[in-house]
Amino acid sequence: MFTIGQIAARTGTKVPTVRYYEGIGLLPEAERTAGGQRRYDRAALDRLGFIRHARALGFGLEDIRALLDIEGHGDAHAIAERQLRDVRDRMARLARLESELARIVGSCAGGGGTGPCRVLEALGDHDACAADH
Amino acid sequence: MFTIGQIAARTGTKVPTVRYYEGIGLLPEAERTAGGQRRYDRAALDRLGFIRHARALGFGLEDIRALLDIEGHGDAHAIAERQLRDVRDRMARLARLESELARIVGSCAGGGGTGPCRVLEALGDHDACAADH
DNA sequence: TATAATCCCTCTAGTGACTAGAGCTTCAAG
DNA sequence: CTTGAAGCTCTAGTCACTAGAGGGATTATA
Ligand SMILES: [Zn+2]
Ligand SMILES: [Zn+2]
Ligand SMILES: [Zn+2]
Ligand SMILES: [Zn+2]
Repeated sequence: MFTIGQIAARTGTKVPTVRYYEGIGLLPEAERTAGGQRRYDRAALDRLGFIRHARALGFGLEDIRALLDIEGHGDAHAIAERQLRDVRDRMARLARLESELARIVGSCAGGGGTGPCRVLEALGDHDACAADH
Repeated sequence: MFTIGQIAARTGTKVPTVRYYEGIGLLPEAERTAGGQRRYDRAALDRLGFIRHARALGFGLEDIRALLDIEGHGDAHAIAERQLRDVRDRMARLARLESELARIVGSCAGGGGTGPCRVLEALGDHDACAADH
């Protein structure tokens, strides 16, 4: 049996987060000692590990709930594919952002340059942007 | 003079968002009609336009507040450079995520394949991941 | 057995950047 | 003058936690 601090440490979670997961029903209610403290078995540890790994891969808690609820096959593949599409969308949007920002920052030479800073001006001027955002 | 609906429409903002910006002090308090409705001049419209453009470029509201407060030069360049670094960091993290997700989704043939779905299993197995996350 | 250090408990509230809704008032056009 | 659109304030909800207050439990050592 593990204390909440132990499963938190083993999965790289903060203690209040573990309680939060229990509160929203992602983790089952833990057993308690006579004094009211939570104690966990290996199954709970593994479940928390799964949750944290899926979080690290960018899944939202509702997706994770769905993944954990799956008995047979069915939805897991679709959820993962959707997540992959989401990540790729975000990458594309970030790439457009990055190119505008790089242009804006590059529009003046920086603190030590000769002229005044053009950054503020460039930030206000969407007409100079190439992509939509 | 513009109504709140007009400056919202012109800047691609929702009306409650404009009121929210006023509430947190990003927009100055608008003039009011005798009946208490907000009226805006061109300066307010431009300021809102700047805010929305900076938001679209990923700046947080506190950064935007700092940008708007700048009288002379100084900080604008540094804020923009930091934002650019942030965006590049996020791109790198997303790229690592994408490669893990692509591997996981690719680990089974999909709904129509022959074997059972490996996605759920792969999601739980961080040891198979190449990058840290 | 006493005490101290470390952990754990519940509960509330705050984060960022809005968004939704209830219930009401004002404005502008016809 | 009536009507309908748009405006008003206020509260609460979103997501995934995180911080803090004020207390209780457990464990190791003396
Ligand atoms: Zn500059
Ligand atoms: Zn732009
Ligand atoms: Zn599959
Ligand atoms: Zn992993």
